[in-house]
Amino acid sequence: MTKRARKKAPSRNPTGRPRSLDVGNAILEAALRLARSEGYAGLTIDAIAARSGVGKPSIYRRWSSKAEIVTEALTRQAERDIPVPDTGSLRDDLTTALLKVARQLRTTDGDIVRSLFAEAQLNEKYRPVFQAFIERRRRKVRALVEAAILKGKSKSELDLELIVDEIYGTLIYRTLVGHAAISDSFVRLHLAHVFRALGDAIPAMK
Amino acid sequence: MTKRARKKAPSRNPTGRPRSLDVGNAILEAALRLARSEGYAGLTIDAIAARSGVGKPSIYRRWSSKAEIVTEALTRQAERDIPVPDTGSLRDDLTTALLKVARQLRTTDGDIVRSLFAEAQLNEKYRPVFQAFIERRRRKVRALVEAAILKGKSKSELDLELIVDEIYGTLIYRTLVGHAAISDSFVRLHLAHVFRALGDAIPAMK
Amino acid sequence: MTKRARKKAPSRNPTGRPRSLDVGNAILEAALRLARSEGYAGLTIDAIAARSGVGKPSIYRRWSSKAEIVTEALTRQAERDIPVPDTGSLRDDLTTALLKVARQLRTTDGDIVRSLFAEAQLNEKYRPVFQAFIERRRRKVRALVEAAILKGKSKSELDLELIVDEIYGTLIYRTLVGHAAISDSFVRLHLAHVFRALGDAIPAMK
Amino acid sequence: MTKRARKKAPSRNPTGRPRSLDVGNAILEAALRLARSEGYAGLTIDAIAARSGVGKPSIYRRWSSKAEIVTEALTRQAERDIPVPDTGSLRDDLTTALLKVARQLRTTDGDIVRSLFAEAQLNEKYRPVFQAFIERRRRKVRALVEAAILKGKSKSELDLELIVDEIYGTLIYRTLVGHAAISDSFVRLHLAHVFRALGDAIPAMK
DNA sequence: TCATAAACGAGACGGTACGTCTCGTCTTGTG
DNA sequence: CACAAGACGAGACGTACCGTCTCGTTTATGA
Repeated sequence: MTKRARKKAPSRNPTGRPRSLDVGNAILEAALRLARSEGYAGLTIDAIAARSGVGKPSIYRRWSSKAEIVTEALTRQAERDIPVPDTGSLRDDLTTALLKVARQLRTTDGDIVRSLFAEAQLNEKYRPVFQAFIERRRRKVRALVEAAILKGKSKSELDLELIVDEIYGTLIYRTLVGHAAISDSFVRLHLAHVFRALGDAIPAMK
Repeated sequence: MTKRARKKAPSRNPTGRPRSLDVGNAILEAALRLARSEGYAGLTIDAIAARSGVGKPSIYRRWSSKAEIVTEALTRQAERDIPVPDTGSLRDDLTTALLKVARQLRTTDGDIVRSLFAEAQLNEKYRPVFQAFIERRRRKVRALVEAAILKGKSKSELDLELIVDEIYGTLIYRTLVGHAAISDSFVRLHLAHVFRALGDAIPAMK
Repeated sequence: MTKRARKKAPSRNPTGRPRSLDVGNAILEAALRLARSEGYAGLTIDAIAARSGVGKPSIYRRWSSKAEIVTEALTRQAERDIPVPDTGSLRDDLTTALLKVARQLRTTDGDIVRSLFAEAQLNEKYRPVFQAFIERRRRKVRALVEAAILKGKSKSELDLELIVDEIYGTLIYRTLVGHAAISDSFVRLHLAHVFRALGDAIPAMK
Repeated sequence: MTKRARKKAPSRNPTGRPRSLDVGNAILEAALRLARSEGYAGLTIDAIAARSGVGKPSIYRRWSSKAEIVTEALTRQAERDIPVPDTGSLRDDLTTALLKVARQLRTTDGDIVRSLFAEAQLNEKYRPVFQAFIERRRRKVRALVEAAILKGKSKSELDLELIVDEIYGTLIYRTLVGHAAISDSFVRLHLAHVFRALGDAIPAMK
């Protein structure tokens, strides 16, 4: 995700000893383990280095901050997850997907994601990495909505990005403010609103 | 907002020199000025002390963190703002209010608010202060929606908090991720979705 | 010796909390103890901080490098030494003084002094501090020689600095190169040469 | 910078690729050049490798530290110097030789020699290499003094090593402390003292 | 009225993490 | 199998802030 964070030249013809995959994996594993046990705020580069048995320069050779490390660790893990099945029903698929998101937000990893949102506000350099991380998740939802729209009629009236913002935004906002729980019923009710707002344009939603 | 951050006893019999109001004001002013010029992330307690000509203990006597200081500074400023007039039309009032929010989010103060969202994730102790800060803003929107619902019929069907989350969440989410601008048209389109979703329950919305 | 190493202003009217003498003493003591046990090369600022129970900034507030710390520690200790008695005989006094120097050079502290000579070559900033440290020792020998000369006749012919260089230089050179021991007989033989070279000018030498 | 001629025919000895002489020379040249331009303290093995176009392992295969590299570079250069002619007069020859030493100490190479004295104090492993480097220089002076003594009578009374220490020590000591310049007149005055001290034993000195 | 107790500006304090640097070794691919 | 390139583990460096603690001084009561 963030390879060669501080290389002077792109060097498409690399010479010298190549970076060890094991080192990178050890860093990612240690970072995620520590983030879960100590909390993201309590995570330090020094601790990652100590836990993974790696020198700090080997970490900084690959990533610029703990935020980037954790982001890549979460991304890799997400790749190993079983994807949400496509049943053809937007209503069902979207509900399944968003309930899964809500469930994750309630776990320790949810706290980590909250912290990544935080880092993205404080660390200008990290922002694009974070946006890529978020975009990866938006893509899935966007694809679902897009497929449903293609079956409908008045697609031109819909702002896909806005819809994705609405679907995700409500969950994330409540998570970040923390004034109420992200319960399954909350998710379902929210999706009911979304469906009602888009109902006219998307027949496959019934 | 957060007076007497670390007093052991309420001390109903205060002797000795009372706290100077000027000191508190000088701190708030310096903090806000610095947050705007250097960015919230670059703001430090040391800098606030130096800029305001105040000793650090005088700061910690009043607040626990820079987040709390900035929060109070923003709150005081918001109190000086002219409130949104209540025209009786939810559609108009809500649009006016949310456009104003969007406009603020686009300014430097919007960056500061983003940072406060960040702090609330990283600093457990600050969270309740932040929630009070947010609640203050939610209250206005909630009041508008509530008033409209009272004129309608099926109020029991509606989850007021969810609606407020939906209205605010979409804006905040897009602001925090930063993948697209918080334009006025974005706000209007979003509100159109909200109105459509609630249209049946709220007659005043037509 | 090297107070306020990195102050922005001299500030002859100091306000704020004054520096604790205990802290400085603890640093000096820990540094000297560690230099003796681990060797100067193995000495680190981190270790001094840990051993003395002091934060690193408190060290850097006072000194710029471990060389300066050790120099002051040695200087303070030298001040506690019983001075060489002035018997009036240059020959006796100088022999007593130089034998004492030789004896010190053979101890662990001699190794430390060697290392300070090293630092003075590598660290430009430390050089003046080191020169003051050396000057302090030269002063004693210079005073002895000067007193003897005053009793003699042709004082104008003598270069005092040269003589001190010759007296000290031979010992230090042999110490630094390490090709032979700094034995008492070596010192006496060397002084015999010095006396012979100066014999005509200094009658009190007999 | 790659001056590695491939003209060498592979030896019939099948024990792999022989070390290239050019590599060693390139290292020595780069080290000396860098030591002169950046100062010895600023010299690093990495920089030598980069400048000479050589891999670090190729450096460590030949030398153990930058001190050893620089020592060999200076030694090789000294071999190319024209030797001091032997006129038969100790006084003249010694003066010529020592003035030459003083002159070198005043140059950039003098700074490097100072740094080698430093390394010898800090790096135990380097010490014998340094002593050999110094012995090489002492040998010349010792030979001069020894030859003069052979012409005299009471040779048994003289400690040759002490005399060499005295001759060199005064210069080196003043160089290392840096409290005064190593001027020609300083050297001549110093030698005058040496000659006076030894005058009785060495007739050729008159 | 004046003693007193807290607040005040200044800045030192113990901590902690940072990101960089250099070391000497190890691991590639190339010739 | 020596070479150039450069990644590696290790660990010290000097800095930046943190939140607390002294200092000596100022100031508004309440005894």
